[in-house]
Amino acid sequence: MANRVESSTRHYDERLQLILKASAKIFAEKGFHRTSIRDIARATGMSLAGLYYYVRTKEELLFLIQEQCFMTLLQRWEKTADPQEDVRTRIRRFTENHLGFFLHNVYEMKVMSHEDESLTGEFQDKVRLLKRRYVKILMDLIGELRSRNGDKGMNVRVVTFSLFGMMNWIYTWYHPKRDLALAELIDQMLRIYFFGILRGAEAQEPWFTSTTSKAGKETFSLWQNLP
Amino acid sequence: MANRVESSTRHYDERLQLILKASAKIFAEKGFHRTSIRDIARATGMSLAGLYYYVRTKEELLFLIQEQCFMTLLQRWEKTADPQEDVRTRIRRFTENHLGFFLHNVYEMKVMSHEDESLTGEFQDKVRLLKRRYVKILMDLIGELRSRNGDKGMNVRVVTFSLFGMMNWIYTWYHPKRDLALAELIDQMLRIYFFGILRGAEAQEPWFTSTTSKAGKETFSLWQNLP
Amino acid sequence: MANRVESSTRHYDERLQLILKASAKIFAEKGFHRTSIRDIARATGMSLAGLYYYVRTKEELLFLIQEQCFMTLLQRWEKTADPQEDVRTRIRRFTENHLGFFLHNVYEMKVMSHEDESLTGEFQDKVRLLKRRYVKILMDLIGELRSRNGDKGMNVRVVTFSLFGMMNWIYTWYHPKRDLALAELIDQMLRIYFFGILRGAEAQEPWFTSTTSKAGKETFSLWQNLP
Amino acid sequence: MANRVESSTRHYDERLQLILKASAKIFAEKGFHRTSIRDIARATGMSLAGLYYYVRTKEELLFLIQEQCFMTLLQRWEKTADPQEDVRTRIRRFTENHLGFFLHNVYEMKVMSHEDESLTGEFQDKVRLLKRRYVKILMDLIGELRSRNGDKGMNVRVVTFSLFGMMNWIYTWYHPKRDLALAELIDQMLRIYFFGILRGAEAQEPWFTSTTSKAGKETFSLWQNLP
DNA sequence: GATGAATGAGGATTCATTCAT
DNA sequence: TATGAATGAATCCTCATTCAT
Repeated sequence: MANRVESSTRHYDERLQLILKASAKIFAEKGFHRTSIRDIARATGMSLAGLYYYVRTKEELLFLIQEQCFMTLLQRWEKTADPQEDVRTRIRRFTENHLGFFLHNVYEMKVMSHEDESLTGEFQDKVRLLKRRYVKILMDLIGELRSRNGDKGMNVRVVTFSLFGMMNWIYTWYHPKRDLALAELIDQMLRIYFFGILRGAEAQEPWFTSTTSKAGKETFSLWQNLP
Repeated sequence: MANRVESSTRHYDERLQLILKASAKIFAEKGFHRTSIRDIARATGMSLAGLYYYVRTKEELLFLIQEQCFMTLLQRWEKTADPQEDVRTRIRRFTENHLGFFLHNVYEMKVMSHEDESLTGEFQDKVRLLKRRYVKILMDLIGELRSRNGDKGMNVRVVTFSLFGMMNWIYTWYHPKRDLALAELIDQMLRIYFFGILRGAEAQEPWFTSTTSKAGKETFSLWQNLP
Repeated sequence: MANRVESSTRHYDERLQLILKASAKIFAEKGFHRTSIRDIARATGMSLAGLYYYVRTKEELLFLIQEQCFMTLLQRWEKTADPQEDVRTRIRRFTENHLGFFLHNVYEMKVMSHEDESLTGEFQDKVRLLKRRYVKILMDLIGELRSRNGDKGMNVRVVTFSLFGMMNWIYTWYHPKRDLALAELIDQMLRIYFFGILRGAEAQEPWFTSTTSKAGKETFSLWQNLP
Repeated sequence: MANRVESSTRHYDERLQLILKASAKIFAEKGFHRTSIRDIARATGMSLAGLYYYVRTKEELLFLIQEQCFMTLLQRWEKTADPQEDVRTRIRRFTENHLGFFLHNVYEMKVMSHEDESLTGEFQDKVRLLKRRYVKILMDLIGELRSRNGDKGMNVRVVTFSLFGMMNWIYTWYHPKRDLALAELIDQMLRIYFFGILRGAEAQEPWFTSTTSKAGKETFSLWQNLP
């Protein structure tokens, strides 16, 4: 009996995950409002009405995608984060986490970056909460860095969102075949962010590059088997 | 007669500009696909059918907004750009141009950043061309900087789009009342971009700050009277 | 100009009245929930979308029908009512008004009697208000009659709604060809209501029958040209 | 074995009765067409598909309710009716039977009165037959009364359906807490029906009131344990 | 220049019902 | 007996667009 319920639930969950994956892809390609439930039905091979067994509205589809992404990002971060480490290293870890996830889940990246305002009501509220939690992590790191440096000249919000901007904009221009591989992309972005374009190229501090090649690569590979 | 036609044309143009302004606002607030022509009619005080005297389709509305923005950005750039100046200064000028325009035309900024993919067919082609021209300006500047520095370590596309990312992401988080004023915002962003967050605070090179207060402020004010 | 607006408005109003008439008929025949907007479109010869130029929702259609009926009933009553008259005569007038309207507008009668609970929200509230006003008229007459008779034995609500029940139930059984004509129907119903079935037949008081033949007939004919 | 089948059958019947009770309640509250099978599933705690073990279609649900009600009304009438009694007394008995059942089964009352036309095809035919049989009982009593009185002035259909109207309309206005108790309600309605509102209050004929308090109360209590 | 009236196409959602288990 | 999963058909409604005036 327990077995039956369990397998039944598993079937339900698996189907739902497939639907979410397919939806993310189409949302990414056509935009949330332009994709019709029919598009999703077609892509999943289900009937229109069949979808409604798994989801109450089209909006819920988007919600689930966004929620799941934020949850994953947050969980992975909590596993990765090591308070013992240097602030700079922790910022780098955060970046690796963020970009690692996104570049392994490009459709979701686009949906997260682009359909931020497509949710309404309670769905919106819930996602906003998660997002705020997530943003706060980086903002706190920045704050810590700033106070440690005794530097009052830089505005925390500007510094924080500049990094998010660099990262989240990627979906608009990045082509895997044309552009740098993930590890290098992260490396260069962080170089710019930490040292600027004028001096970034010279930056050869040991802590900076070594991370990427060791722990970093491990971190990335985590993403490969995500839902 | 000619007179009459002329004033008639002027009236036509003025009306169209008003329509575009109103449209940009609503597109920014609700997104292109979610705003109906009815919304625009309501906002402009015109009748539904009346709008179609000025514009053939809803898409044309978006097209005109984007085209006009790019044209303005390009024109202003051409007026501002001085090949005699240092590459770094020219990059700064470009940034000032871009952000100056956008922060004086917030709705358009959002529409440009967010509704990039909402056009189709010929409209899309035309805007893409303009966009490519515009992006190429910065990319060329970056290329020049890189070759001048003899620096082969940094990928031009990454460097270019990192700046665009920082700038174009602003529409997602910037609140005039809460955040830095325009001049400071530009200053800090460029500081990060040029020197990085680790050393940006120390950057006090004369060329860097003085620009903002002199030529910079003039440049910004240009935007104030834009369509 | 004024002319144009006026005739334009007239066109709109005429169309709307036609739509309401057609809707009432179909609502009466199939019930509100079973009739689709398509049915109404077909019946009016308009397109589906065309209907929405006149009405925002299917529910508004029902609302307008009910509102209009109550408004008419109330207005006619106010014109007819003469406070100088005997209470009994006024009750008779009320009955004539009610049945006269309904038997000249059978579809509306059914819709009023049967789709009373099909409205929701504000529509419901508004109609309820009208209905309460309307019911109160009869209830007050009954109250007056009772106190004049010094009769405390009869419950006002029972007495009032017994008459409404008799009248509003007509839509379930009345067939013009098979049953009594309007004037006689009213006559017999009032006879039962006033004197009961045991003695109603004997009731030949002058005020009772004469009314019907004189003022009564005039009252009825009023309904013949209603919307 | 027989035992098992029997208990199985009993179980089946009990379940079905529960389903019908629940359905009647929801049909009464939301109307037949607005209630979905899902609503009924929810109310009964069964699964959607589970219901279909007991009933072939939603319409059958309504059919069974109406059929059962008419069957009960007819059976109870046959047990109650005493041809020896006065016609008037028999009419009173009929009324007591009708209202007694309805006021002890309010949801069914509403469904019977309101969803009369919601059935189609064979279901409709069957219920119509029962209904005709039922109506004929009262109509025959009225005919008998009329011929006994030598009264040709009153139309039998009008007289019959006036009583049904008074009774069946109750569901639209009756609130147990606000209005008269069952026995009094019946008493007053019959008073109106027999003697009219003008003289009904004076009617104190012994047969009239005494019935209610004796046999009447017994009759009512019969309904208390109905399905 | 401007608009009232109208429409075809398409969109999200609901629902009664089925069927393998 | 009972249910999880699925579906075809239908429903209300919106929208961009048109056209006679």
